[in-house]
Amino acid sequence: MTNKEYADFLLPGVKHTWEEYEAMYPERNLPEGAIVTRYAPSPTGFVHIGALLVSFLCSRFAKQTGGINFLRIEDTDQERSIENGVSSIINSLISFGVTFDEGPISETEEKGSYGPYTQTKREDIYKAFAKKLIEEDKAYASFLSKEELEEIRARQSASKERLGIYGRYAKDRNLSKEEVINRINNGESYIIRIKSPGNFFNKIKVNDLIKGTLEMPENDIDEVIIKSDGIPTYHFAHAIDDHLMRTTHVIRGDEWLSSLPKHIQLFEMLGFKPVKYAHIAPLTKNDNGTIRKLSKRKDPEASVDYFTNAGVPKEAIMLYLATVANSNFEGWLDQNPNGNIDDFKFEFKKCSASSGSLFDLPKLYNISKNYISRLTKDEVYDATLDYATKFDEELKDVLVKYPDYSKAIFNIEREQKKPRKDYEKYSDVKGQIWYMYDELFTKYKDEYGYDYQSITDKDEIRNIINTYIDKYYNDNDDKETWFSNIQKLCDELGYASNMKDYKENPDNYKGNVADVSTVIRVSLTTRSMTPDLYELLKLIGKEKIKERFNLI
RNA sequence: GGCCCGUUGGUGAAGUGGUUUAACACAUCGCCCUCUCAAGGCGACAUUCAUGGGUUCAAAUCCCGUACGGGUCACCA
Repeated sequence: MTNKEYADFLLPGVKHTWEEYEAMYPERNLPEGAIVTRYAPSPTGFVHIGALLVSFLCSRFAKQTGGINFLRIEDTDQERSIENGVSSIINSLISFGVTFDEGPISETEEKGSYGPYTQTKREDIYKAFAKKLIEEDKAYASFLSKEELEEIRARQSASKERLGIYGRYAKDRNLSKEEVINRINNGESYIIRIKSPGNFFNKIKVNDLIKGTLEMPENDIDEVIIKSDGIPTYHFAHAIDDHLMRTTHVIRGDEWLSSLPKHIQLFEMLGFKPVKYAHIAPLTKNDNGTIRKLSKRKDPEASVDYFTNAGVPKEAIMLYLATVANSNFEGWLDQNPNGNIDDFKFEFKKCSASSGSLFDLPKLYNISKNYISRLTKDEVYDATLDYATKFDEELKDVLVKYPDYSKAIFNIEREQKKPRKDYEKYSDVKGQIWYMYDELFTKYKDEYGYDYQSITDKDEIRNIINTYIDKYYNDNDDKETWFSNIQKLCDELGYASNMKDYKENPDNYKGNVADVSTVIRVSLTTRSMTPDLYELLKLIGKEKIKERFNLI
């Protein structure tokens, strides 16, 4: 029996040869320096914040160099797949501005000519290349059962040896063809492993675009390439797919760093041109003193949905991730406050080579606050409405009912050089402006209570607001007139109309202009801390101000 | 346990042998401004770069050891 026939026997029913597949996926015709990369998730439907970072970098690097970023679904482990997992990942990533030039575009369709982009649809391809290795005597059938494997592992750890199937533990390595054929004909199940040519005591130099040149031992483990169900392992699929899809750069999380020798060896055995690697450090958190990777299972904030549900703008999340990815991004944004994130040039060299960055929530909120402050009133209105539609019916109702009024509220101290910065997230909005809407004011005023500060005497309060509304307030006053009227009110009632006078002779006055303003402010809104009082009064208007004052 | 990577302030970090009395940003604290708040302005916050040695006229930067942290060792990805 020839090697070819033997390979056919081990992996029967393969439709094409590896040469045919090579011909089907020619080299890409792209400009010099173009990066072809990919994002390759399992279809779990879950988008981890770290995964968003990696996929974002993939799309940026491809776009920056005139290259290609494609999406590949790694569904070789059935247990990880969930229904509609693919479309939910795609939709989520796209909503964050990550773009794909090729790959699945829905549960069933895909675009691009290097597909299929879903690994379970590529079974024939993997087998064709596995057959190549078998023919060349670089791979073999292994019958090691789960029990045997466990036994080997137990023995190895007892004698403090390295774990794995290598050297003398690779006992099916030299089985004769006849014996293999016999055992298979007897119904024994088998898998395909490589015949690793490596020597653990040889060091190889591997290059990582972020971490630099690393020295690692050669792989000598007879890694599984085809599982008993005929589906390839990640390692094998990675080599085949990234070669055939003509990937130039693999950008992935650094948990893969230690399998690099394996991957490099696989490329060599297959005769593939090596790809370049960039391993991204994980986002971590401090969990009671231990620093660990953000975990999908333990940490709700590992999911990007956590932040969008909390009302953090997606754009702000991306700005934060960009500052984590390349720390010079922040300085660039400072120089180009209106710059688009897509105009920044990311560099591998600027990515952190450390073993992880602590996820910094206050920093995210700071970025988010600044981002929202730069938005126009219309943008804030739209975004808040969008948020409220999903999470706050009551807020949604008033926003929809009073669009122009709402925009006027959002416009207070906005759209100017140094805009007001009081929203960290859209979920903050309601807490800051509910009192501007009669519906919400009536509902919540008693719940929160009137927050009078230094002046709490009811008669005095009534005296101040009544005098004010009757004699000193006009909707049409400009801001200067408005304030000078407040000062006149102070003079009339015995309060200091400017703070300096008050500080010099506090005993000459009942209080000061700040106290008086606070009475007006609280009587109008119940709150002692609000945006500019002049703007609030003007928006609410004299008639309604009177109504509110009458409630006191 | 083996292998690999990493270690600059509360946080992210700049820094690749002399121009570093260690940039910038967040957080914190103080002062100023101010009708409240949010801001804004100014200032404080690492005499030192995990640690011990070495190389050098000179080290956060180069070399070696140690400690600590992280990752990884599946028919998971």
